[in-house]
Amino acid sequence: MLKPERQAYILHQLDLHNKVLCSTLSEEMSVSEDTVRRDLQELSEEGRVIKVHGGALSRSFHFITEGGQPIYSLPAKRLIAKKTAELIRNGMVVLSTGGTTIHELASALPSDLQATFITSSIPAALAYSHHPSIEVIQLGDRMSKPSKMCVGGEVISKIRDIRADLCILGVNGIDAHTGMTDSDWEVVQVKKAMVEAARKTICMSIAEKLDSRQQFKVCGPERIDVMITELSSDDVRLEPYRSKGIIII
Amino acid sequence: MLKPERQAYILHQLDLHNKVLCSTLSEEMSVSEDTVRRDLQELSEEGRVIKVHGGALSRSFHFITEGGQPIYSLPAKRLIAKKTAELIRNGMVVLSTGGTTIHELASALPSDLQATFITSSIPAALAYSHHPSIEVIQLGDRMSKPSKMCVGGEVISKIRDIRADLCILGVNGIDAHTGMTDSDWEVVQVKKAMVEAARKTICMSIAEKLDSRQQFKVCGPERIDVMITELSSDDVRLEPYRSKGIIII
DNA sequence: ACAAATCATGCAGATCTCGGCAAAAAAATG
DNA sequence: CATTTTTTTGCCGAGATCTGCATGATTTGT
Repeated sequence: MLKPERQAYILHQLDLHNKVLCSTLSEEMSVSEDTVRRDLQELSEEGRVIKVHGGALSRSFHFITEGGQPIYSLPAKRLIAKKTAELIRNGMVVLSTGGTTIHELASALPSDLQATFITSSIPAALAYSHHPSIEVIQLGDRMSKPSKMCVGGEVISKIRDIRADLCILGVNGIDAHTGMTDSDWEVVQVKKAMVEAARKTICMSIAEKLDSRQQFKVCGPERIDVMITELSSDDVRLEPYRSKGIIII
Repeated sequence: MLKPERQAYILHQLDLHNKVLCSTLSEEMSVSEDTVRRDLQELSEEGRVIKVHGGALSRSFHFITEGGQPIYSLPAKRLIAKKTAELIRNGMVVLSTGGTTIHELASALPSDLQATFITSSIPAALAYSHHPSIEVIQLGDRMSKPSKMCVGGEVISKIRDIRADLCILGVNGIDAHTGMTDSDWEVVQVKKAMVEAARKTICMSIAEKLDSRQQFKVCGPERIDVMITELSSDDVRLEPYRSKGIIII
């Protein structure tokens, strides 16, 4: 295998899976790991991949987080994503919003999952698109710059035409009394429509955001079916939510 | 074996396998490797193959063409983007596809530009969204994984409802006889609709892609109004296009 | 804090490239 | 037809590149 061939292969794999390991690449291309590492090094110098210990990451994956700060509570979000991924079964239709947690969810999905993900968030669609087998549907409309998602009547009327199995929301604010809240009015409209259109609503929240409230209400606690945090499910901080009938995972 | 014979054989092999090695070619044609190398050298100078250490790769194997000389092609794309940006005026409605050149275009837009960009490509939407004042409209539908853009009837019917001022296309293949071509059928459908929906069609192409052809036709040369490359507008390679009535910038 | 995995580095052997050179072949010329 | 000129081809050697291995250093997970 020629060098540029190998590098093309690496980039291709990266497009598909968002990450590659030196060890698997070495095996797949039957060259030594040193060679793989040198290829990765080169690609990294050209700025085409992000090299990390053990392999490399896709640049487009990180590009999305570039706008904001690096994800700091990453381990927490990884854990949340892992728990959430286990709830998704083959054949499901899932509505999803954006957010960094959703990002982790996208990479935590088992690679043989066959499901349909519908989202109005551009980064979320990109994240899901790296998965080999799930189908991604982007809801299009005018794009809201700060949230990088499509908002407006078009999106909402499209959502109303959908009967989804799950609605997975990253939360902005949540408390046991008011329920889920957000700071952008237009985003809230979309989230509300999503909750209405799904049989079950799952909200993912890092502990930090518990018991905080924003200006606009998405839905009350009675509409939330499952809540997923990085905490152990019997953590005392989750008690108020459990008592409202929300399943805590 | 005569020289033109050998070169034809090389190109044929390249069509079949996407790669050739000096060593095997030398054996197959029973000439010295030096001769093969010289043939490859010549073909490479004509731009018909991509020469690499140990052999050559097909030009349609375009993973390489992008990464082969990132230092070279990036400035080229920057230049193209700059030229293109100058054509966009305040108030315009612009249809655009995706591609790395589009990416550069997004950052080359003057920051006080007020215009509407409509696209079905997810990365393009994301790129445009960094601009402070332009409005971005995402066309949503099922997402095509390899091209990272939305394709399908929904997108196409939405495009048909639009009367845009410009349609800016990144090029996959273009030649003066057939016009613009692409390798993905569904992407072609979207591009075709975009060309139909816009008053003027602009295509951006790096010189490397000139005179190459893919499987599916987007539009003939008569539908292309403006072509933008990194070459000087009087470059001889552009003559065939100019003679078809395309404005070269 | 420890063991395992991964990394950077230098080195050696193999392979590839490039330029020059000369023989052979082909083409042009008288 | 003979001779010159040009092109093509093969070969050689210096230098460059590529790859795998060995060696410590570094990082990671438990």
